[in-house]
Amino acid sequence: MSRAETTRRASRPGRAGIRDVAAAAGVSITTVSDALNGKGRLPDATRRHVREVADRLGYRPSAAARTLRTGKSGLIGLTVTTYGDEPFTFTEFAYFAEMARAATSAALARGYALVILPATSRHDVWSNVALDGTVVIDPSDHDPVVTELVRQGLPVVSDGRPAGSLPVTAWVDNDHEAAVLGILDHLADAGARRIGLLTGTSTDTYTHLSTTAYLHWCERVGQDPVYESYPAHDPCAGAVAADRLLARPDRPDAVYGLFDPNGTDLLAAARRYGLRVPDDLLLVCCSESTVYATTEPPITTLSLKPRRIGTAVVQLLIDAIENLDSDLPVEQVIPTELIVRTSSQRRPPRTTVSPPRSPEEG
Amino acid sequence: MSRAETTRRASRPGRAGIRDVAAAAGVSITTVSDALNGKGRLPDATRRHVREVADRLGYRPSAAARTLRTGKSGLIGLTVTTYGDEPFTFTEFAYFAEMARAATSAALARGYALVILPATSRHDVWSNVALDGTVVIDPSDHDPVVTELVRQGLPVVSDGRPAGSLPVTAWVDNDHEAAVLGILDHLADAGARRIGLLTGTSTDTYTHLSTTAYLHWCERVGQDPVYESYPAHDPCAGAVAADRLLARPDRPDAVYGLFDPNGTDLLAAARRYGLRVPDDLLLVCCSESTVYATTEPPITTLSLKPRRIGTAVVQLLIDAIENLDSDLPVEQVIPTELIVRTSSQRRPPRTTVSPPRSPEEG
DNA sequence: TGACCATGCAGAAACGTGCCTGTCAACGAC
DNA sequence: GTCGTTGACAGGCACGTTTCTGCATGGTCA
Repeated sequence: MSRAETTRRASRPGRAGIRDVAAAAGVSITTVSDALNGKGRLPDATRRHVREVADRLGYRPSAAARTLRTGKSGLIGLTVTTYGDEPFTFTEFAYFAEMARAATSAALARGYALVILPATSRHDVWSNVALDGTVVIDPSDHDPVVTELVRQGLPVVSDGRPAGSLPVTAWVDNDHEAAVLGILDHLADAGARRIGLLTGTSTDTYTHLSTTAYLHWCERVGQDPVYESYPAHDPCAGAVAADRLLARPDRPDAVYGLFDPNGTDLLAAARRYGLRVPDDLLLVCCSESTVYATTEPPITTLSLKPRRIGTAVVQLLIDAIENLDSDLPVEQVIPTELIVRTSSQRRPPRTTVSPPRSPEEG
Repeated sequence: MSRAETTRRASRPGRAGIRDVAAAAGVSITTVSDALNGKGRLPDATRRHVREVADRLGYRPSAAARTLRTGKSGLIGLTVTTYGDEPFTFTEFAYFAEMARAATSAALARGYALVILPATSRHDVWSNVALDGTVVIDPSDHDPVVTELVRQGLPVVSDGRPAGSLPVTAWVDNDHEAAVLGILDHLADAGARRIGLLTGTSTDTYTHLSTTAYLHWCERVGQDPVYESYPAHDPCAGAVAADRLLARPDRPDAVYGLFDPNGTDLLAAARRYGLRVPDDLLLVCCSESTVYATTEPPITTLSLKPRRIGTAVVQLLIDAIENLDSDLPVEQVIPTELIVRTSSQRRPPRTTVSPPRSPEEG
């Protein structure tokens, strides 16, 4: 048995190559490639014939060979900065899930697939996958992964305004200052006299911008800041911090929590101290979770619109990849949405959550 | 300018190839490849020299070329059957997020990366990425994607026992029958006389097995089945179905909900009908969400242990990829965990007002 | 009728690696 | 002195595409 024959057998028993199709169709490799890719100038008869033979043989072009030849893999990296070994953070489950879902959908609609990659700069994994570009969620200052990627000439789009002078291709973010100010005004309008904040100890942009906006607002209206910080990546610390905030001698009569689980944590803490919501305590938290629509009482939430962010990030990245130098701004701000429910209204004008059927009076 | 020179310039301005390293180090391409991959027989001096030159040039081997040559891409597909255009379903957010996180970690630890792919058989995306294998979550009966993948000779491991004779390489699942029977016994022990079920209309294995286990249990203990079905993919339909279940003339005094949001939906419905939990209504639902630890009252949940499932699925898949024909069973059953809280206990053993405590670990 | 052009296809050069084979020198054993 | 052996490298093929170039053929027009 000749060597060529051996390697031909060993390649893939079930997979047919382009030259098998060419042989079976009685044409050349070029004709097969052109027929299947819609290139070249071929009569429809040949095109149909080749397509039919390829279908019959179950031909699937090798993605690796195509990538090597064209330089495009159709793969987009998706990475999240983490506080541990996990590939994405715990406290942002609903946000991350919705954002990733939207990003995946948007990518697939344009023929790309998403690869989940760790934020650590482990070269062995990053260099083993051919990427056309990368989406980075909440990049830290001077992120080594980002700088390495742009050094390789790959476009990088970040969810979250990059801190420092991180050389990203584009970024998408909410206007966090405006969101916080809007919530504080909303709570003040509802009658709050002393508004507290439940915030984080980490140094990411979201936490930083939101906290400073709160401090500025306090300074403007002449209120002493009342806030508690905790490590947001720790799922247990939130409940403790919520309890601490309501145990203070200068207990606030309204609280805004920056992170998803703060709503239930604050609600539980309020119950422990006998505080009625919203009568004794107004509550708002930033969350994408739908459970806050059916809690007792329903809790007002701020949505960062992760679906729109995920879609926008991917669109910007693919535009950069395909060099559609669109005149779209490379910085895109997505508006937030305040979903007002009972917990932030002293006098609920009407039931915001209509029951599915005519309820009996409890 | 010659053609060769043109294409050489056009390849990648910033990227150095293996032959650039060879030229800079004064050795051949083979020596560079052997030195960097630890193959061949080279003196340590040469090996170190080549490594140093490669680092200095910022050399990163082309993943596409390596994949083409070796036939291994280091990529694992991750796909979920869906009920719409979205890449993964809405009602299983927490489960999917945790499972995907564990799967990503396990894959990265072994040098693989995960690619999110749609369950639709759109060849243009699937064939554009070179996969070494695929993880399929909840494959439907006679899934066309799975059969196509195994036809190509790729290993496929499913989360969820495959229905029918789906030719997967291996699968991991919980013992859903035992889990449901355990919950029903638990509720009966707590004093339930008529246990209702909130289930789904779809035909996936989880829903099917759980529902038939419920029916068998009812038959065994001589209780008339009381259940409502709804399309689980519709986030609004759950609340309606929960309301419907509690509005029945044969209203159950205990309910098990098969899906994640059922807990809050049932709790809200109970409040509308003036039912106290757990005094008038015992509640259990299947969920991975941590919010049920702090609801009023805390709700007993069944955890399917998505982290262990995600890890096991990836380990089995990579074992199959690397042909470590381990004598591990290709069918692996992960035990579930019932996290008993106030909602399923008639006589709470201790005070319901509990200090903030650390949430259960998954 | 020859020049010219559009059509329909084939040949072959890359893309960047991994690895098999081969060469050359040194060296000890007979 | 020759021969097998071993170390240390170089040459070159193959992976499976895409695509540039080129070569026939047949029709059209000056």
